[in-house]
Amino acid sequence: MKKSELFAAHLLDWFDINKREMPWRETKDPYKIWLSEVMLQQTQVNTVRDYYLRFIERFPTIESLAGADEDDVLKYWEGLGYYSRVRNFQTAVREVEETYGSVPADGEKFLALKGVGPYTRGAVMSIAFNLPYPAVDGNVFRVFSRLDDDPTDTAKPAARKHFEEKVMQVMPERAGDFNEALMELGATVCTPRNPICMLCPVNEHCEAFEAGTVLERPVKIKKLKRKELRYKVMLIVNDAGQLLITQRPKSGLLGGMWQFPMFDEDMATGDIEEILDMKLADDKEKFVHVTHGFTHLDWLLDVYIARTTDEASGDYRFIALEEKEKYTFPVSMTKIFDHYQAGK
DNA sequence: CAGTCGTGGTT
DNA sequence: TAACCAAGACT
Repeated sequence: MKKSELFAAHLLDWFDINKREMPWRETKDPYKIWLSEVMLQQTQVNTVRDYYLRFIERFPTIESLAGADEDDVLKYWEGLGYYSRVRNFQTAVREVEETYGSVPADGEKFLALKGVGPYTRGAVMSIAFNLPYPAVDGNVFRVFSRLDDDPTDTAKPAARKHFEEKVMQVMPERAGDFNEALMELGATVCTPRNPICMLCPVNEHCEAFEAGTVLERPVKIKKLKRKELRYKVMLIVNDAGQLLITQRPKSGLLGGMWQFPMFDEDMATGDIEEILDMKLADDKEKFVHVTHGFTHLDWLLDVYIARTTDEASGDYRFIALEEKEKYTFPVSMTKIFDHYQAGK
């Protein structure tokens, strides 16, 4: 027996014994299976159960749903969320009734229907007709990224195709049961936070289990919203025409680089004078607004020009424009230099 | 490709 | 507790 066959056999043996009771598993009616798969999109089994039973009692057949009033149908979806699902489903069911008469046992035709994507095609085609299509959902991402200790970023759309190919490499004769078994394993054993590896029927096939990287899989790089941070930047000029700068802390963002004094956008001039230990004039004049984006945040800098006759003290020092090459400045400060020199 | 679409449960 | 996640698809 090949390795891939052994994996599928172990998983199916486990599924035959441990699969949970679900109303839609009591039928092979393609319409009912289809409905359950649409309801299960981004929605947990326990939430779906009651909705499924109510819906299927009210609209038990393709004909009954196709002929139903849209608002009446929507009422049976109320509270489930993602309401375009049910509108698309009824649209698709009507097309099935008119065009095919019944759910087509054809992956391409089925995929073309409204609201049917790669997952729903795979699930319905394999469960209702035992056609060998992959049904890759969040569970399957997780299970296979662990099985192969695969670092693929599952947040990217391209990852789906990658894992569909992996599924097809081990797809056995019982396509529908296999797809369900993968999802069932992911939902009950190979869970995100607290996987029960010791009870996993395929842990002997799992590279992440062997490597101890189970909790590091799947890799999902979060698209973090860039936060906006607003600062008041003081461009302080002394009698010699020099500019006041200071050095950032050695660690952290732009560690050790030099910059013009930066303060919270709300800080009063009096407080700034106290921190710098110098008297400022002309500080009301806003010089320029500069923005600079980092990977994870955006700086919004309001630059003010001020003059002083005092000496620099503490961590601050005055430098002439010609001296700026001796210091390292981040691009945001270079932008300010450029504005200053252009305005002179 | 990145945003958007709902709601409920978990850590 | 503020993310994170859940049997995704559409624009």
